[in-house]
Amino acid sequence: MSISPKAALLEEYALVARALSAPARLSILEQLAQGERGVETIAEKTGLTLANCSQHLQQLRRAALVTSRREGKSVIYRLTDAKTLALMDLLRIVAERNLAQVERILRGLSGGEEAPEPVSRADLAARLAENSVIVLDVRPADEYAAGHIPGALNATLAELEQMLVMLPPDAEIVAYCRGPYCVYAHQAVAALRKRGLNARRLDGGLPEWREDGRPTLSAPT
Amino acid sequence: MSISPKAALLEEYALVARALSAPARLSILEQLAQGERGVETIAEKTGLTLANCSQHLQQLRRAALVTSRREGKSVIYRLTDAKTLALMDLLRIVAERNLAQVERILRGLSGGEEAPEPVSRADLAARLAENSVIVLDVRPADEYAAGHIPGALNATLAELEQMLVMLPPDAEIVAYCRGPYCVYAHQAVAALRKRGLNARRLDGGLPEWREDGRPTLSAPT
DNA sequence: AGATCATTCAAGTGATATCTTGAATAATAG
DNA sequence: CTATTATTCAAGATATCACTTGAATGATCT
Repeated sequence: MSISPKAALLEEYALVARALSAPARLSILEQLAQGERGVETIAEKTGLTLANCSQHLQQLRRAALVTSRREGKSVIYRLTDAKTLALMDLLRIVAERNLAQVERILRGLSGGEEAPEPVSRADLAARLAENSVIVLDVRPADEYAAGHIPGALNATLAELEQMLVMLPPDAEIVAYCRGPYCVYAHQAVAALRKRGLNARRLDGGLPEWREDGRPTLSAPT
Repeated sequence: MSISPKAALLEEYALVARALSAPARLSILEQLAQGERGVETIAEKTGLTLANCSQHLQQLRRAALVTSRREGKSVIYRLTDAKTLALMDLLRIVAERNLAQVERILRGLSGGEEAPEPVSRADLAARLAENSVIVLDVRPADEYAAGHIPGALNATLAELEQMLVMLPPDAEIVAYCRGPYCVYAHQAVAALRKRGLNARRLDGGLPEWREDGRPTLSAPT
């Protein structure tokens, strides 16, 4: 009851960090970075059971990283603001710059090959304007439908094989997915490069693209 | 053994967040933000036992938030880079903006009064140049000795009482301490304003001042 | 080499966290 | 009002974490 104000403050800051300290919750946040979602959708996408997912969401809410609103029977969650995204991003940057383990995993994703530098979002926007690049959205079809970079083709990793024949062999390809936490684009680029195609990853994913204020397109349902 | 690369990545990111999720470790990081320190010093300043402190430091090192080097018999720890500081700062900003509990604690520190806006570091630098402000360093004497803003007076909260009489009653006073995690400056400003003095807090503390590339002075021992 | 000092390791305990299961609550539809 | 659907709550099992204590390591000094 009578802890010092200083300790109380640190406890609150730690609460926010603790909310980010479980892989399951980071996975949820990555989903929410795509856009607001209902509990069941999040549970499906992350592979968590419903009750478990709900409990994680409440921890995130307690830490003020997400907010929720009721909409009919459903409760819709979303990231509180861009600061949440910034926090996730910084977490990733620190991990990638300094943890050898992360580098090993990322290298494994590219099949041991050295992965090329990602394309910046400004670059991609410029290249899109002059139509000199093929953009590949490597996310599940429903997420593509909910919003994607205008002009992007959609293909999951499994579908990539069939897609290969449609791609001009000398085309420059830029792949993106959910964002920096997502490995789809890494894997797609590795698969394409293995086939000799000139593929690179976009820096960031759709949430970052949107955060930049760049246009997205949602497919007609 | 055969978890997906995606899960492995999230686990690594979560490791970094977990390192920030204990108040004791945030306290250690705040100390290290002042400058590099040996284990025993950190343990004393944070009130942790030596063994416990050592274990926390190792967790921070595993998360790559701090690094260490040997110097004779001692092991000196320090923040890996400015990213660690940025992460702590963002954590605090999210907590302060969105957690009602934090606001309540901070309000309690200012004795219920509305605290004035902090002074920006650029402002303080300008005011220092024209000598129109009194700067108060509200940290323990040893930390003041290790480096402080040139021209700053040093007084702990307990010593403030005696200092009061020396301060011209119409002077503008700017107080700072270890940084945003530290409550000394909050408390000092509250105490001074209660006496009718024109006191404000510096935005950030010495680590942020230094991070800006501004000069500091260490007292002759 | 032996003594000393700073730090780390190892084992044990109590508290917390995650996940599961099954029941309880809220809002809507019939 | 009752049934239905979406979400949350509550209780329990297992694992992990924070802290303590006492011993072990590593680098210096005599």
